[in-house]
Amino acid sequence: MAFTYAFARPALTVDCVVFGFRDQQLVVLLIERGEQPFAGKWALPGGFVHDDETLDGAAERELVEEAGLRISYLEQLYTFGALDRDPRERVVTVAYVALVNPAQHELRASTDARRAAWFDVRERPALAFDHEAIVEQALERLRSKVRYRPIGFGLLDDTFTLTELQKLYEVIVGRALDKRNFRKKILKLGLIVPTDQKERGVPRRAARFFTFDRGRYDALTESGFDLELI
Amino acid sequence: MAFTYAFARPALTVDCVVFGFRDQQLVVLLIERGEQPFAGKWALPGGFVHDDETLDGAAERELVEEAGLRISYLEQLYTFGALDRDPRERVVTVAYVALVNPAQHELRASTDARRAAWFDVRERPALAFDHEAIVEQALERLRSKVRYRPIGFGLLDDTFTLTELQKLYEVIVGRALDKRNFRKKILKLGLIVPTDQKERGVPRRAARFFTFDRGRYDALTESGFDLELI
DNA sequence: ACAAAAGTGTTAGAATTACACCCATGA
DNA sequence: TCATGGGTGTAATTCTAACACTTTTGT
Repeated sequence: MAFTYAFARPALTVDCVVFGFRDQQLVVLLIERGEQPFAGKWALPGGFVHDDETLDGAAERELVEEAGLRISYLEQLYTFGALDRDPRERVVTVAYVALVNPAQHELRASTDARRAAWFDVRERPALAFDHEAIVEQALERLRSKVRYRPIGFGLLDDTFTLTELQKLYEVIVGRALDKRNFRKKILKLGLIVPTDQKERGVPRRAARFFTFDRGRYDALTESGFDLELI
Repeated sequence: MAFTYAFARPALTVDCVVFGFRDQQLVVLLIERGEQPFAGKWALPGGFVHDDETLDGAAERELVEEAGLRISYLEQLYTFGALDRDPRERVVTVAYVALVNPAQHELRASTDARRAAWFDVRERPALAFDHEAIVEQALERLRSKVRYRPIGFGLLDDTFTLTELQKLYEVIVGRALDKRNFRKKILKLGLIVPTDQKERGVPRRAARFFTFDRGRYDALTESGFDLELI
Protein backbone atom coordinates (compact mmCIF):
# COMPACT_ATOMS: atom_id res chain seq x y z
CA MET A 1 0.00 0.00 0.00
CA ALA A 2 1.12 3.53 -0.68
CA PHE A 3 -0.63 6.69 0.44
CA THR A 4 -0.09 10.17 -0.89
CA TYR A 5 -0.90 13.35 0.98
CA ALA A 6 -1.13 16.95 -0.13
CA PHE A 7 1.20 18.07 2.67
CA ALA A 8 3.67 16.50 5.02
CA ARG A 9 2.27 14.98 8.16
CA PRO A 10 4.37 13.75 11.07
CA ALA A 11 4.72 10.03 11.63
CA LEU A 12 2.96 8.81 14.79
CA THR A 13 4.27 6.28 17.27
CA VAL A 14 3.49 5.08 20.77
CA ASP A 15 6.10 4.46 23.46
CA CYS A 16 5.44 2.72 26.75
CA VAL A 17 7.07 3.22 30.12
CA VAL A 18 6.33 -0.11 31.81
CA PHE A 19 6.99 -0.14 35.54
CA GLY A 20 7.35 -3.22 37.68
CA PHE A 21 8.25 -3.92 41.31
CA ARG A 22 10.91 -6.56 41.91
CA ASP A 23 13.32 -7.23 44.79
CA GLN A 24 11.89 -4.19 46.55
CA GLN A 25 12.90 -1.95 43.68
CA LEU A 26 11.03 -0.11 40.99
CA VAL A 27 12.06 -1.48 37.60
CA VAL A 28 11.39 -0.34 34.06
CA LEU A 29 11.16 -2.44 30.91
CA LEU A 30 13.61 -1.60 28.13
CA ILE A 31 14.27 -3.01 24.67
CA GLU A 32 17.64 -3.18 23.02
CA ARG A 33 17.54 -1.59 19.60
CA GLY A 34 18.72 -3.75 16.70
CA GLU A 35 18.85 -1.09 14.02
CA GLN A 36 19.98 2.43 13.35
CA PRO A 37 19.54 4.96 14.66
CA PHE A 38 20.76 4.16 18.17
CA ALA A 39 21.53 0.51 17.30
CA GLY A 40 22.63 -1.33 20.45
CA LYS A 41 21.12 1.33 22.70
CA TRP A 42 18.26 0.64 25.09
CA ALA A 43 14.92 2.26 24.41
CA LEU A 44 11.29 2.17 25.47
CA PRO A 45 9.10 -0.46 23.83
CA GLY A 46 6.94 1.13 21.15
CA GLY A 47 6.36 1.56 17.46
CA PHE A 48 4.24 3.02 14.74
CA VAL A 49 0.50 3.47 15.13
CA HIS A 50 -1.34 1.60 12.41
CA ASP A 51 -4.11 3.37 10.58
CA ASP A 52 -6.71 0.90 11.84
CA GLU A 53 -5.95 0.80 15.55
CA THR A 54 -6.49 3.15 18.45
CA LEU A 55 -3.60 4.62 20.39
CA ASP A 56 -4.29 2.41 23.39
CA GLY A 57 -4.54 -0.52 20.98
CA ALA A 58 -1.17 0.28 19.45
CA ALA A 59 0.41 0.46 22.91
CA GLU A 60 -1.01 -2.93 23.89
CA ARG A 61 0.04 -4.51 20.63
CA GLU A 62 3.60 -3.25 20.90
CA LEU A 63 3.91 -4.62 24.42
CA VAL A 64 2.77 -8.04 23.28
CA GLU A 65 5.00 -7.99 20.21
CA GLU A 66 8.12 -6.69 21.88
CA ALA A 67 7.96 -8.37 25.26
CA GLY A 68 5.03 -10.77 25.38
CA LEU A 69 3.41 -8.65 28.08
CA ARG A 70 -0.27 -8.40 28.80
CA ILE A 71 -0.71 -5.34 30.94
CA SER A 72 -3.05 -4.73 33.90
CA TYR A 73 -2.86 -0.95 33.94
CA LEU A 74 -2.28 1.36 31.00
CA GLU A 75 -2.63 5.12 31.01
CA GLN A 76 -1.78 7.74 28.45
CA LEU A 77 0.98 10.04 29.70
CA TYR A 78 1.85 12.80 27.26
CA THR A 79 2.54 13.36 23.58
CA PHE A 80 6.06 14.36 22.61
CA GLY A 81 6.52 16.30 19.40
CA ALA A 82 9.90 18.02 19.36
CA LEU A 83 11.08 18.47 15.78
CA ASP A 84 14.38 16.63 16.14
CA ARG A 85 13.46 13.86 18.54
CA ASP A 86 14.05 11.27 15.81
CA PRO A 87 17.07 11.91 13.56
CA ARG A 88 15.48 10.21 10.53
CA GLU A 89 12.28 12.17 10.12
CA ARG A 90 9.63 13.98 12.08
CA VAL A 91 8.05 11.55 14.53
CA VAL A 92 5.45 12.44 17.14
CA THR A 93 5.03 9.89 19.91
CA VAL A 94 2.19 9.30 22.33
CA ALA A 95 3.74 8.03 25.56
CA TYR A 96 2.00 5.61 27.93
CA VAL A 97 2.60 4.46 31.47
CA ALA A 98 1.93 0.80 32.18
CA LEU A 99 2.13 -1.20 35.39
CA VAL A 100 2.81 -4.89 35.51
CA ASN A 101 3.89 -7.55 37.97
CA PRO A 102 7.18 -8.88 36.57
CA ALA A 103 6.78 -12.14 38.49
CA GLN A 104 3.64 -12.94 36.54
CA HIS A 105 5.14 -12.30 33.12
CA GLU A 106 8.05 -14.12 31.61
CA LEU A 107 9.65 -11.66 29.21
CA ARG A 108 9.39 -13.19 25.78
CA ALA A 109 12.02 -12.50 23.14
CA SER A 110 10.83 -9.81 20.78
CA THR A 111 9.33 -10.91 17.47
CA ASP A 112 12.24 -9.23 15.72
CA ALA A 113 14.77 -10.76 18.10
CA ARG A 114 15.64 -7.73 20.16
CA ARG A 115 16.32 -8.22 23.84
CA ALA A 116 13.87 -7.06 26.49
CA ALA A 117 14.94 -6.63 30.11
CA TRP A 118 13.99 -5.03 33.41
CA PHE A 119 16.22 -2.31 34.86
CA ASP A 120 16.22 -0.68 38.24
CA VAL A 121 14.89 2.79 37.42
CA ARG A 122 17.70 4.41 39.35
CA GLU A 123 20.36 2.50 37.47
CA ARG A 124 18.93 2.47 33.99
CA PRO A 125 21.29 2.83 31.04
CA ALA A 126 21.33 5.87 28.78
CA LEU A 127 18.32 5.71 26.50
CA ALA A 128 17.78 6.34 22.81
CA PHE A 129 15.85 9.33 21.41
CA ASP A 130 14.22 11.50 24.09
CA HIS A 131 13.24 8.44 26.09
CA GLU A 132 15.14 9.72 29.11
CA ALA A 133 12.73 12.64 29.36
CA ILE A 134 9.75 10.37 28.83
CA VAL A 135 10.81 8.09 31.68
CA GLU A 136 11.31 11.10 33.95
CA GLN A 137 7.84 12.37 33.20
CA ALA A 138 6.39 8.90 33.74
CA LEU A 139 8.05 8.75 37.15
CA GLU A 140 6.53 12.08 38.04
CA ARG A 141 3.11 10.89 36.98
CA LEU A 142 3.50 7.68 38.95
CA ARG A 143 4.59 9.57 42.04
CA SER A 144 1.74 12.04 41.94
CA LYS A 145 -0.90 9.52 40.92
CA VAL A 146 -0.04 7.00 43.59
CA ARG A 147 -0.92 9.59 46.22
CA TYR A 148 -4.60 9.66 45.36
CA ARG A 149 -5.37 6.59 43.28
CA PRO A 150 -4.69 3.01 44.37
CA ILE A 151 -2.79 2.11 41.23
CA GLY A 152 0.04 0.41 43.05
CA PHE A 153 -1.81 -2.87 43.35
CA GLY A 154 -1.18 -3.67 39.71
CA LEU A 155 2.48 -4.07 40.60
CA LEU A 156 1.97 -6.70 43.29
CA ASP A 157 0.73 -10.28 43.45
CA ASP A 158 -2.97 -10.80 44.05
CA THR A 159 -2.25 -11.18 47.72
CA PHE A 160 0.46 -9.25 49.50
CA THR A 161 1.56 -8.27 52.97
CA LEU A 162 1.19 -4.76 54.28
CA THR A 163 4.94 -4.49 54.50
CA GLU A 164 5.27 -5.31 50.81
CA LEU A 165 2.69 -2.65 49.99
CA GLN A 166 4.47 -0.13 52.18
CA LYS A 167 7.84 -0.87 50.56
CA LEU A 168 6.27 -0.32 47.16
CA TYR A 169 4.90 3.05 48.23
CA GLU A 170 8.23 3.99 49.75
CA VAL A 171 10.07 3.17 46.55
CA ILE A 172 7.64 5.22 44.48
CA VAL A 173 7.48 8.31 46.66
CA GLY A 174 11.15 8.05 47.55
CA ARG A 175 11.00 8.33 51.32
CA ALA A 176 10.36 6.15 54.35
CA LEU A 177 6.82 5.99 55.70
CA ASP A 178 5.73 5.38 59.27
CA LYS A 179 4.55 1.80 59.64
CA ARG A 180 1.66 2.44 62.00
CA ASN A 181 0.37 5.52 60.19
CA PHE A 182 0.62 3.77 56.85
CA ARG A 183 -1.41 0.79 58.04
CA LYS A 184 -4.05 2.94 59.70
CA LYS A 185 -4.53 5.05 56.62
CA ILE A 186 -4.51 2.28 54.05
CA LEU A 187 -6.87 0.05 56.04
CA LYS A 188 -9.30 2.83 56.86
CA LEU A 189 -10.01 3.25 53.14
CA GLY A 190 -11.43 -0.26 53.07
CA LEU A 191 -9.83 -0.95 49.69
CA ILE A 192 -7.71 -3.81 50.91
CA VAL A 193 -9.05 -6.65 52.99
CA PRO A 194 -7.30 -9.37 55.00
CA THR A 195 -7.33 -12.95 53.77
CA ASP A 196 -6.93 -15.89 56.14
CA GLN A 197 -3.60 -16.76 54.56
CA LYS A 198 -0.25 -16.07 56.17
CA GLU A 199 3.33 -16.29 55.06
CA ARG A 200 4.87 -19.73 55.49
CA GLY A 201 8.40 -20.80 56.27
CA VAL A 202 9.75 -17.39 57.18
CA PRO A 203 12.13 -17.17 60.14
CA ARG A 204 9.97 -14.64 61.94
CA ARG A 205 6.37 -13.97 62.78
CA ALA A 206 4.39 -14.70 59.63
CA ALA A 207 2.66 -11.72 58.02
CA ARG A 208 -0.98 -11.84 57.00
CA PHE A 209 -1.79 -11.61 53.29
CA PHE A 210 -4.20 -8.96 52.11
CA THR A 211 -6.00 -8.52 48.82
CA PHE A 212 -7.33 -5.57 46.87
CA ASP A 213 -11.12 -5.19 46.99
CA ARG A 214 -11.99 -4.20 43.45
CA GLY A 215 -15.71 -4.10 44.11
CA ARG A 216 -15.26 -1.56 46.86
CA TYR A 217 -12.90 0.44 44.65
CA ASP A 218 -15.43 0.59 41.82
CA ALA A 219 -18.12 1.66 44.28
CA LEU A 220 -15.92 4.46 45.59
CA THR A 221 -14.93 5.54 42.10
CA GLU A 222 -18.60 5.95 41.23
CA SER A 223 -19.19 8.46 43.99
CA GLY A 224 -16.28 10.66 42.88
CA PHE A 225 -14.01 10.14 45.84
CA ASP A 226 -10.80 11.77 46.89
CA LEU A 227 -8.37 9.28 48.27
CA GLU A 228 -5.37 11.06 49.73
CA LEU A 229 -3.53 7.80 50.25
CA ILE A 230 -0.30 9.02 51.73
CA MET B 1 4.33 19.10 -2.23
CA ALA B 2 3.33 15.46 -2.12
CA PHE B 3 4.68 12.81 0.20
CA THR B 4 4.38 9.08 -0.20
CA TYR B 5 4.57 6.58 2.63
CA ALA B 6 4.92 2.83 2.63
CA PHE B 7 1.97 2.45 4.98
CA ALA B 8 -0.94 4.52 6.15
CA ARG B 9 -0.31 6.91 9.00
CA PRO B 10 -3.02 8.82 10.82
CA ALA B 11 -3.38 12.54 10.20
CA LEU B 12 -2.45 14.67 13.20
CA THR B 13 -4.24 17.77 14.45
CA VAL B 14 -4.32 19.94 17.55
CA ASP B 15 -7.51 21.20 19.21
CA CYS B 16 -7.64 23.83 21.93
CA VAL B 17 -10.08 24.26 24.77
CA VAL B 18 -9.68 27.95 25.57
CA PHE B 19 -11.25 29.01 28.85
CA GLY B 20 -12.04 32.56 29.86
CA PHE B 21 -13.81 34.23 32.79
CA ARG B 22 -16.43 36.83 31.92
CA ASP B 23 -19.46 38.18 33.78
CA GLN B 24 -18.63 35.83 36.64
CA GLN B 25 -18.96 32.82 34.37
CA LEU B 26 -16.52 30.37 32.89
CA VAL B 27 -16.63 30.68 29.10
CA VAL B 28 -15.12 28.60 26.32
CA LEU B 29 -14.04 29.72 22.87
CA LEU B 30 -15.74 28.05 19.90
CA ILE B 31 -15.43 28.39 16.15
CA GLU B 32 -18.28 27.95 13.72
CA ARG B 33 -17.39 25.43 11.04
CA GLY B 34 -17.72 26.62 7.44
CA GLU B 35 -17.27 23.30 5.70
CA GLN B 36 -18.31 19.69 5.80
CA PRO B 37 -18.32 17.68 7.85
CA PHE B 38 -20.34 19.42 10.57
CA ALA B 39 -20.74 22.62 8.52
CA GLY B 40 -22.52 25.23 10.62
CA LYS B 41 -21.73 23.38 13.85
CA TRP B 42 -19.56 24.84 16.57
CA ALA B 43 -16.21 23.23 17.23
CA LEU B 44 -12.96 23.76 19.10
CA PRO B 45 -10.33 25.89 17.40
CA GLY B 46 -7.63 23.71 15.93
CA GLY B 47 -6.14 22.26 12.77
CA PHE B 48 -3.45 20.15 11.21
CA VAL B 49 0.04 19.97 12.63
CA HIS B 50 2.57 21.04 10.05
CA ASP B 51 5.66 18.94 9.59
CA ASP B 52 7.95 21.77 10.66
CA GLU B 53 6.28 22.90 13.89
CA THR B 54 5.98 21.49 17.37
CA LEU B 55 2.64 20.52 18.86
CA ASP B 56 2.63 23.54 21.17
CA GLY B 57 3.59 25.66 18.18
CA ALA B 58 0.69 24.34 16.14
CA ALA B 59 -1.73 25.09 18.98
CA GLU B 60 -0.47 28.65 19.30
CA ARG B 61 -0.59 29.20 15.55
CA GLU B 62 -4.16 27.95 15.27
CA LEU B 63 -5.30 30.25 18.06
CA VAL B 64 -3.78 33.23 16.32
CA GLU B 65 -5.15 32.24 12.92
CA GLU B 66 -8.63 31.36 14.06
CA ALA B 67 -9.28 33.93 16.75
CA GLY B 68 -6.40 36.38 16.91
CA LEU B 69 -5.58 35.18 20.43
CA ARG B 70 -2.23 35.32 22.08
CA ILE B 71 -2.46 32.99 25.06
CA SER B 72 -0.98 33.34 28.55
CA TYR B 73 -1.30 29.73 29.62
CA LEU B 74 -1.19 26.65 27.41
CA GLU B 75 -0.99 23.07 28.58
CA GLN B 76 -1.25 19.78 26.75
CA LEU B 77 -4.32 17.83 27.86
CA TYR B 78 -4.66 14.46 26.16
CA THR B 79 -4.41 12.85 22.74
CA PHE B 80 -7.61 11.47 21.26
CA GLY B 81 -7.33 8.69 18.71
CA ALA B 82 -10.65 6.89 18.32
CA LEU B 83 -10.91 5.39 14.83
CA ASP B 84 -14.12 7.15 13.83
CA ARG B 85 -13.73 10.50 15.49
CA ASP B 86 -13.51 12.18 12.09
CA PRO B 87 -15.90 10.80 9.43
CA ARG B 88 -13.54 11.62 6.54
CA GLU B 89 -10.40 9.76 7.53
CA ARG B 90 -8.40 8.69 10.52
CA VAL B 91 -7.40 11.79 12.48
CA VAL B 92 -5.57 11.77 15.79
CA THR B 93 -5.78 15.03 17.74
CA VAL B 94 -3.61 16.39 20.52
CA ALA B 95 -5.88 18.47 22.77
CA TYR B 96 -4.71 21.53 24.69
CA VAL B 97 -6.14 23.62 27.50
CA ALA B 98 -5.54 27.36 27.28
CA LEU B 99 -6.48 30.17 29.63
CA VAL B 100 -7.04 33.72 28.51
CA ASN B 101 -8.61 36.92 29.76
CA PRO B 102 -11.40 37.66 27.26
CA ALA B 103 -11.40 41.34 28.21
CA GLN B 104 -7.81 41.67 26.96
CA HIS B 105 -8.41 40.02 23.62
CA GLU B 106 -10.76 41.23 20.96
CA LEU B 107 -11.82 38.12 19.05
CA ARG B 108 -10.63 38.61 15.50
CA ALA B 109 -12.54 37.13 12.59
CA SER B 110 -10.89 33.92 11.50
CA THR B 111 -8.58 34.07 8.49
CA ASP B 112 -10.99 31.82 6.65
CA ALA B 113 -13.97 33.91 7.74
CA ARG B 114 -15.45 31.55 10.30
CA ARG B 115 -17.04 33.06 13.41
CA ALA B 116 -15.38 32.79 16.78
CA ALA B 117 -17.35 33.37 19.98
CA TRP B 118 -17.31 32.81 23.73
CA PHE B 119 -19.93 30.53 25.27
CA ASP B 120 -20.84 29.94 28.87
CA VAL B 121 -19.47 26.44 29.43
CA ARG B 122 -22.73 25.31 30.99
CA GLU B 123 -24.77 26.51 28.03
CA ARG B 124 -22.50 25.60 25.17
CA PRO B 125 -24.04 24.32 21.94
CA ALA B 126 -23.63 20.75 20.71
CA LEU B 127 -20.13 20.39 19.32
CA ALA B 128 -18.70 18.76 16.20
CA PHE B 129 -16.60 15.57 16.25
CA ASP B 130 -15.77 14.32 19.76
CA HIS B 131 -15.22 17.86 20.99
CA GLU B 132 -17.86 17.43 23.67
CA ALA B 133 -15.70 14.79 25.34
CA ILE B 134 -12.60 16.94 24.96
CA VAL B 135 -14.26 19.89 26.68
CA GLU B 136 -15.43 17.63 29.51
CA GLN B 137 -11.94 16.34 30.03
CA ALA B 138 -10.54 19.87 29.91
CA LEU B 139 -13.00 20.92 32.62
CA GLU B 140 -11.87 18.04 34.77
CA ARG B 141 -8.25 19.01 34.30
CA LEU B 142 -9.01 22.64 35.12
CA ARG B 143 -10.90 21.67 38.26
CA SER B 144 -8.20 19.40 39.57
CA LYS B 145 -5.30 21.63 38.57
CA VAL B 146 -6.73 24.77 40.10
CA ARG B 147 -6.62 23.09 43.50
CA TYR B 148 -2.86 22.95 43.66
CA ARG B 149 -1.48 25.32 41.04
CA PRO B 150 -2.30 29.03 40.86
CA ILE B 151 -3.30 28.91 37.22
CA GLY B 152 -6.46 30.94 37.72
CA PHE B 153 -4.63 34.24 37.51
CA GLY B 154 -4.30 33.91 33.73
CA LEU B 155 -8.04 34.39 33.54
CA LEU B 156 -8.15 37.71 35.41
CA ASP B 157 -6.88 41.23 34.85
CA ASP B 158 -3.43 42.08 36.19
CA THR B 159 -5.06 43.46 39.29
CA PHE B 160 -8.21 42.01 40.78
CA THR B 161 -10.19 42.01 43.99
CA LEU B 162 -10.28 39.03 46.31
CA THR B 163 -13.99 38.67 45.63
CA GLU B 164 -13.32 38.38 41.90
CA LEU B 165 -10.71 35.73 42.58
CA GLN B 166 -13.07 33.86 44.88
CA LYS B 167 -15.88 33.96 42.32
CA LEU B 168 -13.50 32.53 39.73
CA TYR B 169 -12.56 29.68 42.03
CA GLU B 170 -16.21 29.05 42.86
CA VAL B 171 -17.14 28.85 39.21
CA ILE B 172 -14.33 26.40 38.50
CA VAL B 173 -14.81 24.08 41.44
CA GLY B 174 -18.58 24.41 41.27
CA ARG B 175 -19.39 25.23 44.88
CA ALA B 176 -19.50 28.20 47.21
CA LEU B 177 -16.41 28.92 49.31
CA ASP B 178 -16.27 30.59 52.71
CA LYS B 179 -15.12 34.18 52.30
CA ARG B 180 -12.96 34.38 55.40
CA ASN B 181 -11.35 30.99 54.95
CA PHE B 182 -10.66 31.66 51.29
CA ARG B 183 -8.91 34.94 52.05
CA LYS B 184 -6.87 33.49 54.87
CA LYS B 185 -5.67 30.60 52.76
CA ILE B 186 -4.93 32.50 49.58
CA LEU B 187 -3.10 35.32 51.37
CA LYS B 188 -1.05 33.00 53.56
CA LEU B 189 0.58 31.56 50.43
CA GLY B 190 2.09 34.94 49.70
CA LEU B 191 1.42 34.57 45.98
CA ILE B 192 -0.84 37.56 45.75
CA VAL B 193 0.00 40.93 47.19
CA PRO B 194 -2.13 44.03 47.80
CA THR B 195 -1.67 47.11 45.64
CA ASP B 196 -2.57 50.58 46.90
CA GLN B 197 -5.35 50.82 44.33
CA LYS B 198 -9.03 50.47 45.15
CA GLU B 199 -12.19 50.19 43.15
CA ARG B 200 -13.67 53.56 42.15
CA GLY B 201 -17.25 54.61 41.68
CA VAL B 202 -18.91 51.54 43.14
CA PRO B 203 -22.00 52.08 45.32
CA ARG B 204 -20.45 50.28 48.27
CA ARG B 205 -17.23 50.09 50.16
CA ALA B 206 -14.45 49.95 47.54
CA ALA B 207 -12.47 46.72 47.37
CA ARG B 208 -8.69 46.70 47.31
CA PHE B 209 -6.94 45.46 44.19
CA PHE B 210 -4.39 42.68 44.45
CA THR B 211 -1.81 41.40 42.03
CA PHE B 212 -0.12 38.08 41.42
CA ASP B 213 3.50 37.91 42.60
CA ARG B 214 5.23 35.98 39.85
CA GLY B 215 8.66 36.26 41.44
CA ARG B 216 7.41 34.58 44.58
CA TYR B 217 5.65 31.93 42.51
CA ASP B 218 8.82 31.09 40.60
CA ALA B 219 10.75 30.88 43.87
CA LEU B 220 8.19 28.47 45.31
CA THR B 221 8.11 26.40 42.13
CA GLU B 222 11.87 25.94 42.39
CA SER B 223 11.63 24.34 45.80
CA GLY B 224 9.04 21.79 44.66
CA PHE B 225 6.10 23.03 46.66
CA ASP B 226 2.67 21.63 47.28
CA LEU B 227 0.04 24.30 47.19
CA GLU B 228 -3.30 22.90 48.29
CA LEU B 229 -5.09 26.07 47.35
CA ILE B 230 -8.65 25.17 48.24
C1' DA C 1 17.29 -18.37 73.49
C1' DC C 2 17.84 -15.50 69.84
C1' DA C 3 17.10 -12.94 65.58
C1' DA C 4 13.89 -10.74 62.69
C1' DA C 5 10.04 -8.66 61.20
C1' DA C 6 4.75 -8.38 62.46
C1' DG C 7 1.58 -6.08 64.73
C1' DT C 8 -0.59 -2.49 67.56
C1' DG C 9 -2.53 3.16 70.35
C1' DT C 10 -1.89 7.45 72.09
C1' DT C 11 -0.90 12.15 72.19
C1' DA C 12 0.53 16.80 70.64
C1' DG C 13 0.27 19.90 67.12
C1' DA C 14 -1.48 21.54 62.73
C1' DA C 15 -4.97 22.34 59.56
C1' DT C 16 -9.71 22.80 58.49
C1' DT C 17 -14.22 24.27 59.03
C1' DA C 18 -18.12 26.84 60.65
C1' DC C 19 -19.83 31.02 61.77
C1' DA C 20 -21.74 36.95 62.31
C1' DC C 21 -21.00 41.53 62.61
C1' DC C 22 -19.19 46.28 61.63
C1' DC C 23 -17.38 49.33 57.77
C1' DA C 24 -17.03 52.28 53.75
C1' DT C 25 -19.12 54.12 49.77
C1' DG C 26 -22.44 56.13 46.30
C1' DA C 27 -27.02 57.05 45.40
C1' DT D 1 -30.15 57.00 55.56
C1' DC D 2 -30.11 53.08 53.03
C1' DA D 3 -28.45 49.36 50.19
C1' DT D 4 -24.50 46.84 48.93
C1' DG D 5 -20.72 44.21 49.22
C1' DG D 6 -15.85 44.72 51.82
C1' DG D 7 -13.45 43.34 55.43
C1' DT D 8 -12.23 40.81 59.71
C1' DG D 9 -11.27 36.59 64.29
C1' DT D 10 -12.24 32.73 67.16
C1' DA D 11 -13.42 28.24 68.70
C1' DA D 12 -14.50 23.32 67.75
C1' DT D 13 -13.19 19.63 65.16
C1' DT D 14 -10.57 16.78 62.29
C1' DC D 15 -6.36 15.28 60.46
C1' DT D 16 -1.49 14.47 60.66
C1' DA D 17 2.77 13.11 62.53
C1' DA D 18 5.70 11.36 65.94
C1' DC D 19 6.82 7.73 68.66
C1' DA D 20 8.22 2.07 71.29
C1' DC D 21 7.13 -2.11 72.85
C1' DT D 22 5.10 -6.90 72.65
C1' DT D 23 4.21 -10.98 69.64
C1' DT D 24 5.15 -14.69 66.62
C1' DT D 25 8.00 -17.75 64.12
C1' DG D 26 12.11 -20.58 62.56
C1' DT D 27 16.65 -21.76 63.57
